[in-house]
Amino acid sequence: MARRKKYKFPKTTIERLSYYFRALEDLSKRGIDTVSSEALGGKLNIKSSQIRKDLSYFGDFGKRGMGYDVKYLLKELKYILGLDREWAVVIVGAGHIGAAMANYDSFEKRGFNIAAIFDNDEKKIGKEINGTPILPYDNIDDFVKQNKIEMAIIAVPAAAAQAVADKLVESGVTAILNFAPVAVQLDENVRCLSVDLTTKLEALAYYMSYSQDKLWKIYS
Amino acid sequence: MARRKKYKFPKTTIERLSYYFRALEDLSKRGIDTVSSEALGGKLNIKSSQIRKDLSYFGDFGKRGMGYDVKYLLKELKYILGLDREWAVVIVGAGHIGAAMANYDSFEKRGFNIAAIFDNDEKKIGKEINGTPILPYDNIDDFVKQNKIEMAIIAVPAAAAQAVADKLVESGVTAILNFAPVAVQLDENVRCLSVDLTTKLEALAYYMSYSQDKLWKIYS
DNA sequence: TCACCCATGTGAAAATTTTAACATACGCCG
DNA sequence: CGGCGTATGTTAAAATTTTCACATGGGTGA
Repeated sequence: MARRKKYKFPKTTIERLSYYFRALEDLSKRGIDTVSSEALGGKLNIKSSQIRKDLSYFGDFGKRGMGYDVKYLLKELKYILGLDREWAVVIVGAGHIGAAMANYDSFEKRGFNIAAIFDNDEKKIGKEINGTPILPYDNIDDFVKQNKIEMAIIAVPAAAAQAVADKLVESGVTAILNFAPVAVQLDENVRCLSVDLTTKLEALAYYMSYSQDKLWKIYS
Repeated sequence: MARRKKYKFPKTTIERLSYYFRALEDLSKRGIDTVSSEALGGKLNIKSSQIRKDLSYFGDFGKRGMGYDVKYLLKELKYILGLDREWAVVIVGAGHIGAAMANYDSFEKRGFNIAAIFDNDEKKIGKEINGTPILPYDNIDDFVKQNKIEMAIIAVPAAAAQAVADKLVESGVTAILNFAPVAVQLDENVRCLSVDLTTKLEALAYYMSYSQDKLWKIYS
């Protein structure tokens, strides 16, 4: 088990660590060696004390008076986030969202290898998206087992999502990123996160309707 | 200003209202007239007391001993979320994510009308995606002004996102949904939410690496 | 070597959010 | 028409998360 000082910390810390990671990558790319929590926070609209506390849950990564060594912190965050290894992923659904995910090259860069895309549309099967083959949905069980796939991205219509999720879990998948706009019910040892695209627009619509409410936690 | 009982409530309430809205739509479609907070919570993995509290910030929508009238609550939520009107939206970037957004029919259903897609790739300009024209990026300023566009979806590479956001805001856009993996700096009266696709996979990777940590707030 | 500057790491306080518990009100049924 | 079962709306407590404030320790330069 990786480095960890405390056994309890906010759920939101993990999400922020991802943001720190990306901001640090950017700094590194620009040849910046050292950064203070103040400077990093300015870049991300996050308070410096928040950053220091988040990092403090996992270790002492900074040098007092100096700040954080960008490359070193990147290495540590990579380790903490589980990005120091490769993850085998499948996409279910070769529609527009599935295709967009297959074309999203940042995934590969982070160690998420899209092994295959599954669909049951005869016209799509046999083709490729961004070099990844589209295979028949009926073969998904064997494929997941044989290739020891751990993660799946669900990009099918809402009505099909639960059945797809069940099948994936039965085959051995233990983490799911769900784009279908529906609440999937799963065993609690399966990790599932949803990305809901309309929800975000709805939140914007709300905040525009009530202009006195300030938008929060933007990180963006 | 729409109905509101209290002037302060959790930021997360708005997001949950969207989930309630969608679950209620599903119930309505299936001919169910009435639902209790307990039943709705079971569908969404949210505690019934949370639902009652969320709704209580905005009004008294239920009947004691009976639960909530599905159609009535839908109508109220629609109003609260600002979905009782049409929103004019543009997409910037006709890449895979932009295209997926343009093809995402749920947007139209919710009143988000995609008026145009902007790109500066000559090969794409003049074409259509799902009936929406792709226009030259250079025309975006005039278009936004003439069509009174209020919302924009940014689906361009990270390096271009800030400049695009600035231009949009200058033209009059006041709400942005940002898919570029970068923190955009904006005036505080502009609403901006980000959807970060790698962040979600990274969170999954983290939770798979530390199997003792349960995943939270799934709603899915 | 020592004094000074600076930014971290942290403990405690403040703020926010969730959960529990229950009094209240509605409708049904006898 | 009155009692009973039920599920709301709300108040208070618990839990969580953020922010503040500052003691601590590393580096630098005289």
